[in-house]
Amino acid sequence: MEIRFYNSLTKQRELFESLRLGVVSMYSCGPTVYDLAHIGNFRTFLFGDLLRRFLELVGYRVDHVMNITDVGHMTDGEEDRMTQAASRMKENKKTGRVAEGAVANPDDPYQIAEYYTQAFLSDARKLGYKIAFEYPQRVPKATDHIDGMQEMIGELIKRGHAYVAEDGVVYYSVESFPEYGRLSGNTLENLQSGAGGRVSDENQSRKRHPADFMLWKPDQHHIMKWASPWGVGYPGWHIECSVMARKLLKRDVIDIHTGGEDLIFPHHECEIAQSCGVTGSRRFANFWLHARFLFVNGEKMSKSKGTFYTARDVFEGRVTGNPVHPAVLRYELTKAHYRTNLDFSEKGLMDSGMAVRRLIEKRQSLEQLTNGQSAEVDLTHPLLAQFAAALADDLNIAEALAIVNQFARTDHRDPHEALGVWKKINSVLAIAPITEGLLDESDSGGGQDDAMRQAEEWCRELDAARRDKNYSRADELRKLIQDTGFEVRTGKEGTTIQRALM
RNA sequence: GGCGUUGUGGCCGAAUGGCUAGGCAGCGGAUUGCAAAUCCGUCCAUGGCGGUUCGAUUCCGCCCGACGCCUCCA
Repeated sequence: MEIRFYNSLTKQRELFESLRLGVVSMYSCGPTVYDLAHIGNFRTFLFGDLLRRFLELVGYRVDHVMNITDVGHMTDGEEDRMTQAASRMKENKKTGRVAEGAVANPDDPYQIAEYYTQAFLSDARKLGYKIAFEYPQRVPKATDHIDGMQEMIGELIKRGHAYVAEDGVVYYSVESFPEYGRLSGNTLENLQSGAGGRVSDENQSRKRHPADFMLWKPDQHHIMKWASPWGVGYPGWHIECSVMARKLLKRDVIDIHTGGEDLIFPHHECEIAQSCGVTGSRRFANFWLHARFLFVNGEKMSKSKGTFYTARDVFEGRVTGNPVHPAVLRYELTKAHYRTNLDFSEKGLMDSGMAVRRLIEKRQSLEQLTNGQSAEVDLTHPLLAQFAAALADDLNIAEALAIVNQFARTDHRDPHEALGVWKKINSVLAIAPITEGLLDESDSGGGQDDAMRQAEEWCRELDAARRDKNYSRADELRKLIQDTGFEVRTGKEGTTIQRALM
């Protein structure tokens, strides 16, 4: 099968071929853990997940790594992000947003990082993000790789790509790397002219070139600091990815690197400079795939406008007024092509809810017809071939979903085969159920069994009331069941319920 | 200013040099005590102006609009 992806590095669709037969090495830029991840973050992460699942569908083994950035990097003129997180955490504990015992000492950045790491992993697992189930093996933390960073910085100095400035800061010399700017379409001249303003002149004058970026900063007062040949301090914010990608993927050149579009410059541009500088390879990643931003109601998410939603805001009903099943959010965040600005809205979420319900019920009806016995199918099956071909075209998810929808409304001559097809499709979409093969689905409804039993009881009462033509009682009971969070259906065999998805 | 993306029906969102996915919503009907779900049917589109062509939404040119990055940011 011919797979084509839009490669940010060459700015065109290219035929994808892995460097090694049957194996794809892939690195995704992961979350920073000084706050909860928001739905925009997850849009990007789930795009990476979709990409990985597609590659697995067509037969690759995907060696996937995603980092956790737990070093709180300095922002010019402001507090360190970990310091900011600490004061936020104290505030949240006061207001009860964060449970009292959750973080014993908010002034310990490692505790803050641990708290948000676990929060991230929990949300990510609910959303079926595969790599979150591979923590910690494939999900390294930056603070565990400080030694590796120092090694790489030392190597870069040795090779003439980095230098120690008079203030003791180690900078990467962009002029030493002719390819610098290729990914972002920048030239050193452009960068130079655009560099005025924000960055203090005093700082700039110590660099050889205004675009030179920091690799190590000696700073005794930083909240997180480590000893190094260049003094006690902390690493620059690009070096961790170069180091961890190489260490965990065990390759100088990897197949795919993913991230949000905003990371193209400077983050990924700098990663390329560092990695190629140290390995001498022409490329760091063969393919760079970037997801565009998620919008909310047509605009970039904004804290001041109250459109800054975390995943758990959605799950817990703070966005729509009702709890939303993770499968619905996953569908909503992955249903649009990754290189378009997906617009998140309540209506979109509702649409996704309907779509997900239909797909879940399709799965259930196939399970019933077959007693769960599915036939083995492979990509030669015409429907799967179409599905895979759609995704092979730069992850054309909309066309793939069109195919799935057609499938969902077909009556199948061979339900065993249909279930087999469905399982393959679901291995990519991960919707019905969302964590198939990853964890026990019943976990997601934890603690609600009593509510389920109660609702079932009401169903029998409702049936009795209908038999007696006591319709006011029947309507009352239906209302009651719905308010408990279930959808009510009246069929020939009596009343049945489904847990509401949103 | 530089680099890049994008403009399809009420909404989301594909595809294509001629026969124009899919979903949601709407409308009509079947079903129903009512409702939900389901099923059947149905309305609605290619930003503007030129050009190439027998024929363009698709190719070319210009114009208009939207968006991102260039600075911490998925």
